[in-house]
Amino acid sequence: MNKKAACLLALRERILSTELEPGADLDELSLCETYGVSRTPLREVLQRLSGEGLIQLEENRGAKVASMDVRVMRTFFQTAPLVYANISALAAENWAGPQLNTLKQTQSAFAVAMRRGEASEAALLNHRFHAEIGLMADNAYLVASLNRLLIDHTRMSQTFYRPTSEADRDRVRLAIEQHDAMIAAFERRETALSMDLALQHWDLSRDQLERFVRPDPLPVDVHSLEARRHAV
Amino acid sequence: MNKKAACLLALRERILSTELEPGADLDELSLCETYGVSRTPLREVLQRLSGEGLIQLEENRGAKVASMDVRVMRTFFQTAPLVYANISALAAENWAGPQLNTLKQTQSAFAVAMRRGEASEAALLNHRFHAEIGLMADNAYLVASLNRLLIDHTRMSQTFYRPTSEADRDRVRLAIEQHDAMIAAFERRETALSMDLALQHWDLSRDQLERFVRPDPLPVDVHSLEARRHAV
DNA sequence: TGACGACGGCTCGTATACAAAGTGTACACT
DNA sequence: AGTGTACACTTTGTATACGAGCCGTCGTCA
Repeated sequence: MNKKAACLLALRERILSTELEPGADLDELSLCETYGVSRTPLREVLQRLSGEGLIQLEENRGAKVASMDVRVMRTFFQTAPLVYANISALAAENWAGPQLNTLKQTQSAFAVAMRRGEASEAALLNHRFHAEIGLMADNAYLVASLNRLLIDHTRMSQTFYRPTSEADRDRVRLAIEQHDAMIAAFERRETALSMDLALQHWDLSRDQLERFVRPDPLPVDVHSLEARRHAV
Repeated sequence: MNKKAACLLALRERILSTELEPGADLDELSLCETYGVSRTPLREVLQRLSGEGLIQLEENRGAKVASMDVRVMRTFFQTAPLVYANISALAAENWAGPQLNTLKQTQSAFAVAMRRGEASEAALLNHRFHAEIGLMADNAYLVASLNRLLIDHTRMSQTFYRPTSEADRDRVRLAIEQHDAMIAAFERRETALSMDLALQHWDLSRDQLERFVRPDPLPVDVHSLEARRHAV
C-alpha cells in the first residue's frame, strides 16, 4: 500500500520533471520491477495518472506519457491567465486553517532550492506552490482545469529553473518576489490584488515559456552574432 | 473488454441519473455480479470513475458516489457561468469536421426524449449535448472543469425533465430553443453571440436549479394554501 | 524480387487465489 | 452494568497464472 503510493508519487514527479519525456512509452513490467509492486496495483496507478491527465492509456497498446504538441500549447496560452487569475482570487477569499502556512513553507523550500540551483526540485516546488493555491481556492471545478494547466506548465518550464544569463536570474528573483506578494495578498484577503498579482506572475511565465516554445533564433551570420553579443 | 466498457458506461449513467444517489456506497462484489466482470477490471473502472470525479475512493473503505453537499453547490453556481460562456465561445471558434452534425443529432434526440416525457433519457442527452460542445471547444484544460460541472448539473437537474406545471413546460421549450440558437451561432462561428447564448441558457438553468435547491415552501396554514391555489 | 500469409514472441487484459485491513459481536473482567 | 479485548467475518488490496490481442519476422508462392 505504501509502495503503491510511493510509486504514484515517483511517477508523477518523473513525468513532471520530463525525466519521462512527453510521448514516451511506459512498460508495465519494468515499472513493476522498478517500484517493487506487481502489475495489478501498478495498473491502478496508471489508471489514476491517466485520470489526472499525466499519461494516456490506449487499449492493448500500453501507456504513454501525455504528449505536448503545438496544438495544445496554443490553448495553454489562451486558457492559463483566465484560470490562474480566478483561482488566485478565490484563494484569497476562501483559504482556511493552516493552508497559508503550508504555502509559506513551500515558498521557502522553493526559494532555497532555487538558490542552490536544484533545478528540477525547484520546478516541482513551484508546481506544489501553485497546486496549494488551488486547494486554497476550494473550487473543485476550476481546480480540475488548474491541475491540467500546471502539468504542462511545469513540464515546459524545466529550462526556466536552470538560468544561464544574468537576465534570466533576474526573472527568477522576480518570480520569487511575486510569490511573496501573492502570499501577502492572500493573508489580507485582497481578492482584486490577488487576481492582479496572478496575472503579473503569468506575464512573467508567459515570456519565459514563449522563449521555450520559440527560442532565440540561431545567428544567421557572423555579423548578427556579433550584434547579439553586444545587445545582451 | 466490451463488458468492461459497458460497465463503465452503465455506471456513469446510473450515477448521472441519480439512480445511484450521491454518497451511496458501492460494493465491488455485487457490481461484479451485475456486470459480469471480475474484480480486477471492475476496480479499474472504479479508478476511472474516480478520475472523472463521479465517485470517491477511500483506502480500504471502498467507493462512494460523489457527494453533493451545500458547500460544493455554492461553488457550482459561482463557477458555471464562467466556464460555460468560455467553452461556448471556443466551440464557435474551433469546431471542426462532423462535430456540428453530431451536436444537431444529439439535440434532435434530446427534443424527442423531452416530448415523450422520457425524463432520465432527456437529462443524459442534455448532458451529452453540453459535453459535445466541450469537445468542439477543443480545450483540454477548460473541458476538465466543464465535465466536473456537468456531472453535478445533470444530477441536480433531474427534476427539471419531469415538468409538472405549464410554466415548467414553457421553460423546457425555451431550453430547447436556446440549444437551437446555440447550434446556429456555432454554425456561423459567431463567438460573441455564442457566449451570450450560453449565459442566457445558464440563467434559465440557474432559476431551475435554485428551485431544486430551495423548493417552494410548504403552505404554512390552510389560508395560505387557498391563496396559493388561486395564484397558480 | 515483391507481396502476402503464417507463425512466434511479447505485451496487455482478466480471473482467481491468497493476504491484510477493518468491523462487529460476544464474552469476560472490572 | 459498562468497558475493553479478542476472535470471527466481511471487504479490500496484491500476487500470479492464464488467455487474448498486437507486431515483427520469416518463409513461400506468384
